[in-house]
Amino acid sequence: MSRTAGSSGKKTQAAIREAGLDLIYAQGFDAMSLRQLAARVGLQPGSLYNHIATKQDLLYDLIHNHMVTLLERIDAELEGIEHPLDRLKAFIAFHLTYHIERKREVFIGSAELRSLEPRNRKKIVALRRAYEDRLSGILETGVAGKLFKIDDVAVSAYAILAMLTGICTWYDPKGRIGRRELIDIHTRLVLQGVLK
Amino acid sequence: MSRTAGSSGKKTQAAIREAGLDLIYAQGFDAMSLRQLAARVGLQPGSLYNHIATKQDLLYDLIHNHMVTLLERIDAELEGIEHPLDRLKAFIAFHLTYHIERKREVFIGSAELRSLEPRNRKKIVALRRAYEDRLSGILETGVAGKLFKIDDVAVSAYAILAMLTGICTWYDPKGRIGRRELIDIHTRLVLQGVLK
DNA sequence: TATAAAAACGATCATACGTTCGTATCTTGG
DNA sequence: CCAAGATACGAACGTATGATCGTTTTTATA
Repeated sequence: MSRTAGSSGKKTQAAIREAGLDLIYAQGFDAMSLRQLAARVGLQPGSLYNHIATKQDLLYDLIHNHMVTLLERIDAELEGIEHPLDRLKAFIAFHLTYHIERKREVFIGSAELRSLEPRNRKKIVALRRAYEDRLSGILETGVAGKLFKIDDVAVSAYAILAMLTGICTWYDPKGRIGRRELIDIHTRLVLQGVLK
Repeated sequence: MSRTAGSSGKKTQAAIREAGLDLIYAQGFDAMSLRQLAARVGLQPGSLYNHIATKQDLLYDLIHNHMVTLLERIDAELEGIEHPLDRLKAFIAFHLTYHIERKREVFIGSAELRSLEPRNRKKIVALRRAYEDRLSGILETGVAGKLFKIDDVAVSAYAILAMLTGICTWYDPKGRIGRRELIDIHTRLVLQGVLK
């Protein structure tokens, strides 16, 4: 046998990424075998290597992709908003929305950080740091403008991020609580903790 | 060869648990091999089976132990405290302290939940639920007593827990911020978000 | 339309894994 | 002080894994 009719690199690549997200999210990176992945995509195990360099590379690609998108979108979201309070609100709303929509990516991006080789991990951590800086930047501006009262900006930024990211572990879009309501609750929680 | 001079079941068992915590925390459960674990303890791989039933059993033991201790200690901590505000403060202080001290256990207890067999996972999730209920119980009492103003107790409890637990990923006991300071910052953040 | 590149197959490799087992030695309770 | 149980060794097992390779067929370029 050999190349299958109708096979296209783009499609297969996308299918591999999609199946990879699913499997890694459900079982973890180490627990997912390339044979499982290949079966899901409808390929023989060896054929995966026409599309990925190594298993490690697939993981890095998935996470890197996610982080770059996250940064691009938050910057697009904050563009043109000046007032620190509005920027903070926009950050909260975006963060929650994105984390609901890309649950798998977010989870993998934090849970499987340690499965990355040191070199790869460093790059991802730098991107994550850049994202965190978007929030602490807003907080600092707000403090400087005497809008916010914050004991420790760095710690508060971590605390807020942890709180917002936490929804990934329990939130069900089809459940009792709507997206708008979720954002409102969290916005109020954060603002009360931060406003002067 | 055979039994080594000075070998004692209690000691080996403890060494296995300690090394297991270290390795699973650093590499993840799947990534840790029993050969690695045995080497760390100073044993041949097969000898581990004098002390553990299976690899899965070791993981369950570690997590179960952690959860039971967590519950015992929060109950001891809250004992005798009546006022909801004081109870909330006590919860925050305890949670942070415990999560600093038992960083590895806490991390494993959440990150490796999915590595547990369904039967085991169910038991752990029930214990975690019980712990969460300690917090939401306090919040509810506070709302009933018109001390707290909370949009949604369940969501807020999750949000607060996520925020407090988040320190595990970044806090360094030897760093810039002391334990007392950490507790103060978080207490203020939570209380401002919750008080009427 | 000829030709190079892309994509898939199927077999296979070396390795690492969790676990079992027979045996030998140490520790301890009666 | 001796017998029974506990503890460890070292070899081995079957299996699963990530990865490679030669080959074949399809797609796309020029």
